[in-house]
Amino acid sequence: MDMIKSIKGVKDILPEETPRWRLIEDAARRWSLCFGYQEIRIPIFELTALFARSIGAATDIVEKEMYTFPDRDGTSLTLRPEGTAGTVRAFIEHNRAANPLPQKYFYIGPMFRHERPQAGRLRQFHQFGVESFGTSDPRADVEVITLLWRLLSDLALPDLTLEMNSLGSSGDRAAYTPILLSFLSQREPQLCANCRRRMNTNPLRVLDCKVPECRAATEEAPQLTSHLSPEARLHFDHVLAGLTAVGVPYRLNPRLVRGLDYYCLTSFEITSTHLGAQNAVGAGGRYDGLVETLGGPSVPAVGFAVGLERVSLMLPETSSSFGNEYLYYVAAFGENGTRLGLVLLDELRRMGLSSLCDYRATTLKAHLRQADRSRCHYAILLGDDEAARGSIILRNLESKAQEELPLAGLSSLLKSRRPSL
RNA sequence: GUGGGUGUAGCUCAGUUGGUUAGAGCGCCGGAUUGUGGAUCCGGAGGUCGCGGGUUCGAAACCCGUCACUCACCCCA
Repeated sequence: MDMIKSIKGVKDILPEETPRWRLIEDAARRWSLCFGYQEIRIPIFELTALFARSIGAATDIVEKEMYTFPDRDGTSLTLRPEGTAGTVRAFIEHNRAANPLPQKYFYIGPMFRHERPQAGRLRQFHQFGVESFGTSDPRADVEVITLLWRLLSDLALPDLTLEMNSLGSSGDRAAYTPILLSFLSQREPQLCANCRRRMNTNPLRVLDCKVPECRAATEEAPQLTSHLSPEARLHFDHVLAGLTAVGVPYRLNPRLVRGLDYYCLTSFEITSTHLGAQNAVGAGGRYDGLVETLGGPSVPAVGFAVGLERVSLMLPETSSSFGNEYLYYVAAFGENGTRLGLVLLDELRRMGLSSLCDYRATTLKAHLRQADRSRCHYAILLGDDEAARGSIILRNLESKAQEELPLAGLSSLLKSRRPSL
C-alpha cells in the first residue's frame, strides 16, 4: 500500500522545533499585550466573497492562490490567505465600532496560499499580525511599526531593514498613475517582458521590478511620494518624525509597493538579507477604507503581518537551542519497586514536578540510560532494597551525588525544595 | 504556471570506465558491567538504490518517462 504523505507545501513542526516556535509566539504575545493589543481568534475559513472584496479581485492572491471549495450547499468557501479580512469582518459583525475606540487586536495562526513552495514560502504558513482600529493619527502608524521593530529586535534577528513609503490616498494614486504611465511608455523598449505586461495590470509594480535593466530604466521615473496631496505628505512626515523620535531606524524606499488593494498612505516592510529571495519578514500599512468597503462604518485602521516561518529561519540558534527538560526520572525496578514507583510517579506529577519513566526498562542500567537521554535533572532510584527500607535514592544526574530519603511524603519534600515550580 | 538542481539505511553522505552478497559515520537495540547513565570496545537490527520502462550477458550507475523534494521566476509574510 502506498504511504500517505503530507501535502505539497505543508510542513510538520516536530517536537525538536516546537520550543523555538513557542519562543517566537510567546514574544509576539508579550509585546502585543505590552503595547495594548488584545488577541482575537478568527476562523480559518470564510466566505470567498470576503477575500475577493477586501484583498482585491485582480490580485494574484485572489486570482490564483486561494484554496477555494464549495460547501455542501454550494456556497463558495476559502481557507484564509491572510488575517486582516477576517479580523475586519469580525469587527463589523460584532458591531465593535459601537464600543469605545480605539481598539487594537492581534492574531497568530495558519494561513493558506496555493503557491509553488520555496525557501520561506509554504502553502500552509503562519502569520502573526496586528490591527489598530479607530485612529487616523500618524502616531498609530508609528505604534504598530514600533511594535514590529521591538519584537523582531527582541528576537535578535540579524540585519533587519525597515523600508518606508507612502502610497498616498486613492485620489493621489489615480492622479499619479497616468503620469507614471506616460513616463513608462517612453522607456517601454528597455523594460522586461514582465514589466510591459505590468504596465497594464499594475503599473506601480514596475518600479518594484528586480531586473537591473528595469531598475535603470525607471531610475528617473516620477515618484509617487513627490505627487502626494498635502494631507498625505503631512501624514507621512509625521510618521517618519515619530519613528526618528522613538529611535526606530528606517530607509525610504519610493519603489515599495504593497500587493493588496486595501492599502493607502503609510506602507512599510521589514526585510533581511538572510532569507533568500523571499526577503520580507513582515510588512503592513494603513487601510483606512477597508472597514467601510466591507460594509462597516468609516473607521481608519493600520496594521501589519509577520511571516513566522521566516522569523524561524532567521532565529539565532543560541536563543532556541534549549530542548524540553524534565525534573525527575523514576527508576522503578524489581517487583515491589515497580509497584511503588507507579504511585510515586503520579504523586510527583500531581505536585507539578515534571517526571518521566520508561516502562520498558527492567534494569537500573536501562533506566539510567533513559534518564540521561531524556534530559532529567534527577533520578529517583526505587528497587526492591529501597522498597523494603521504605526509602528511595535521589541521584543528581550531573554531579552523581546521591542521598537516601524516605518514600513517605517524598513528593511534598521535593516540592518544598522547589517552591518556584 | 515556467525553469534549474537533487533523489542510496531513521539522519548526513560514499559508491571507480556498467561487474559477484550496496558501504561509512552518526543514531537505534543488545553485550562487556546480574543495582548505577554519558566514555570505550564488541555485536545486532535496519535498504522496493524515488517509481515505471528501455539498453545490456550484467544497471544504484547509461537512456526515456514519471513522481517527490529543493532553489529560483511570478507573487508575497
